[in-house]
Order: sequence, then structure tokens, then C-alpha cells
Amino acid sequence: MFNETKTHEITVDVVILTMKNNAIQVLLVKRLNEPFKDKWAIPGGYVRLSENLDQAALRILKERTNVDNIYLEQLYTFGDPLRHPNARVITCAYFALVRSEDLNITTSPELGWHKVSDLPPLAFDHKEIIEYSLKRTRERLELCPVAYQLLNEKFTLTEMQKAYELIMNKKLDKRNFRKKALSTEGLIELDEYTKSSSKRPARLYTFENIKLNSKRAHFIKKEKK
Amino acid sequence: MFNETKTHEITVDVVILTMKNNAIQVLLVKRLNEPFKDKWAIPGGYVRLSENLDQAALRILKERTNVDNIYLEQLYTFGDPLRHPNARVITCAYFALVRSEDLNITTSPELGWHKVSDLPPLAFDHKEIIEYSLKRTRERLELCPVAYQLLNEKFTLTEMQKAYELIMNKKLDKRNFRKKALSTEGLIELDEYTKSSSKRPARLYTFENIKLNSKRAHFIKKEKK
DNA sequence: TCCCTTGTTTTTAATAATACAATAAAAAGA
DNA sequence: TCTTTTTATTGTATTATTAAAAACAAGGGA
Repeated sequence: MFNETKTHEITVDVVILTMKNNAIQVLLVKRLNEPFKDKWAIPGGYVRLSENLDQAALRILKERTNVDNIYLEQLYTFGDPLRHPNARVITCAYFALVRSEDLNITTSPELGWHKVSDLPPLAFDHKEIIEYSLKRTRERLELCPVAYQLLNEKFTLTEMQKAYELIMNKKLDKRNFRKKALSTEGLIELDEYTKSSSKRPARLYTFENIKLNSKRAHFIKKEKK
Repeated sequence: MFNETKTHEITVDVVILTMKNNAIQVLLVKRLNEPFKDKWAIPGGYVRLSENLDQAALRILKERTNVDNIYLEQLYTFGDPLRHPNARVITCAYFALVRSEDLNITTSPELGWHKVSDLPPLAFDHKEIIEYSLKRTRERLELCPVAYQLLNEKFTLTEMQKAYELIMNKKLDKRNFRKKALSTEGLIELDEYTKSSSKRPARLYTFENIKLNSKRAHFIKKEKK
């Protein structure tokens, strides 16, 4: 049995999500070689012998986006024998939520952001992995205000609501949202306002460092039966 | 970089939980060889090249318990470089919930059930894996009545409540539990009763096949702030 | 027959979630 | 300066959910 398993390879792939241009977007790289040449893929790499899986995911994230100290969570391990046409590659998928203002990426024809609602042709089972990361993000959002990981450090409640609506893919009631948002542990009201053009300024808020997953967020109304 | 990864090995380990003797118990095997000789471990094995991870977990479960058609879910992938002292072994952990009446195991000094509240010395990081499987089971239980996977086909509401109390590790109010349990989708009231000694017989219930994870179960009261 | 144990049902109060619309603040243009 | 435009901000009535609690029922054994 041991011999039969010798040729497994293990990689870590990271779904990197951010909010840009009023949409949830995912960072993709274009494959330059076969298999799946010219298709898009989520960033990934082999796990080094000296690092654990979290460290591998952080390394890949750092290599690609130059950010750290962000929300990163193991998603699922995909191991279908046919997911890679030429080899037996098992991938441990992670997903990350990053602030667009923290990003320091020079995009190119081979590296760029794509709206999750309009994905290009993807390599391997990466479509499935991205969809699963969105499902998990929705689940997390029902338990804790993890969406603030997508917002800039200072944000308005309208921006926060927009993030929720994009992730949950439904409209929320403005008054109820604000009421519940304001009761969220860790939300801090600032004495600053947006200064934009031709409209009423909005108060800015920020989050203190809170334990994620610590509290149920009440932003999303339950489905009607 | 490829060379550095060649010697990874990948296994699947399965935390098999059941309810026996008024306790949640886990199936463990005693290790006969080093490393961790004479310590206990959760059942596992290498992933074969021809099977995916779910199939590997099902195979291991079937080999050990001779049951199939049970609740099985991928738990987490553990890949610390030091989790195995002699090799770089990454394990994809699963957990399973089985009915004690379905079990067909001949226990021995090397294979047996252990209460999760009183575990023997464990090999590798298996203590962490078992604890994580209990945490996940609790999370699942808050979303769907997955506990019926631990109950026999026909059960009383008191037995069902007992399962919830054991998993959640807290007492529940009998009257409220029954009210909410009876409103659960898929619960079927039978015209049969327990015939036991010296007490009032209890009505038996069963579950029709339901989509798990389809509905929030209301059995557990929220934590007080 | 009485006692003991466990199973079963109902009512009420408290809390949380939901639906819903008018007013306030700033800037631009008339 | 007045009007228009745009977005921010706020409260209440209703409904649904959850929590807490008490009395009665059924069987076995003394």
C-alpha cells in the first residue's frame, strides 16, 4: 500500500477575496503552461517540508499580495484522483479576505482581479473551490462580522451594509441593518465623517480587534419558509 | 521546490463517534509499533491513488466498523511538520456519527470504544483531532438535528434529549426541548411505546430521511451574555 | 390502594426579529 | 438665497421566537 501512495503531491491553493468596484473579486493567475494553458487559476504552490499548511498558505498569500495579518482560514481539501490530468495532486484550499486598501499588487495580463459573479474559464476544479469559499464566507458572516476584513480601516455603515449585501447576495433593510450593526461588539464610532461631493457626509466607524466567530451577527434576516 | 515536497505522505484518519452507555464514545486502535507504541490512535490509512478522500474515509470506516450509509464529513487537514516524528505525514481528518445498534465490531484489547470525556493517552495529534471533531459536531447540532445519527432507528424523546445534552455538554429544559423537537422537520411519531420496568412507557419516534443541514434546530438555547 | 418514577401537555411572559417612511444635512445650480 | 438633489439618519408597531413554569398521566412495586 505504501508504494501506491508514493506519488501523491500536496499543494495549497488560496482563494483571495476582496471588495473592489462595488463587487466581490477574486485574485487569479493565468496559467502559462499545460495543463490548462491560458486558463485562470487561484494562486497556489507546493507545501514545503519545513512548513505547516497555514504557513504555506500565508507564504503564498504574501508572495502574491504582499499583505499579511489578514483573515485566512482553511477551507477544504480537494483530492479527486482526476482533478489534475497528469498527476495525483491533492490540494488543501484556504480562503483569505483582504482589504483593497492594503493591497499592493501590480496587476498584469497574467495576474488580476475578477468579479466572482463573472468568472473567466478556470483551470482544474478551481471553480468549485471558489464557489465553496463564497459559501463558507456566507456561513461565517452569519456568525460573526467577518465582513469588516473586506472594508477599509475606516468605513461608513452604508459601506458595511454594501459588503453584506454583496456577500449574501440580497438586499437588507437599511434601518434594521444599522440598528443591529451598532450593537455589534467591537464596533467603534469615530468623530470623523466622509467629505465627499454633493451629498450629506456619513459618519465613519472602525473595528477594534475582536475575536471573530465570537458572536452571532444579526445582520442577515432569516429566509422565509 | 518539487524535490523538497516529494516525501510528503497523505493519510485519512476518521474519528468515529457513537453513543453508548450514556456517553459519547470514540473508536480507537492501539498502536502495536513505534512511533507511539501502545498509545491509542484514531483509525486511519493511506489514500490510494485510485480513490478520492471521501472514498478513502468510507473505506477506512467500513474496514473498522462494517457500517456504511452513515454521517461522514471532512473535518480538517492537519499538516504540522512535527506531528509525525519520523516522516512528513499530512492527514485529512474525517468524522463519522454511527448508531450503536448498527455497529458490528468485535472489540479487543487493541480495538475499542473510549468515552470522549475520559480519553487514554493518544498518539500523534489525535487528541486535538478528536476535540475538534466534538466542536464540529456541536456546531452541526446547532444547525440541524444531526444527533439522530447517533440514536437507534426508533428512539424516545428523552433519549434524543440525552444525546443533545451529551454533545452540548449542558442540561436542557425538558418541556421546551420536547416542544421544539416535535416541530422538527422529518420527525415521525410512531404508535409504539417502550416496554420497560417500573415507569411509564414512552412513545417512540423515528426520522424519515431528511436533508441534514437544511434547517436550524432550535434545541439549544443560546448562551447568555 | 398508595407511592414513586418518568412521560406528556399548555399557558404566559420576555425577548428578539421584522416591516415600514419621514426628516436632516450638505452641496450644486438656478 | 432658494430650490433641487443626494445620501444619512432615526423610531415604532407587529410578529415570531424563546424562556420559564405546573399540573396531570401511566405504569410498577410496596
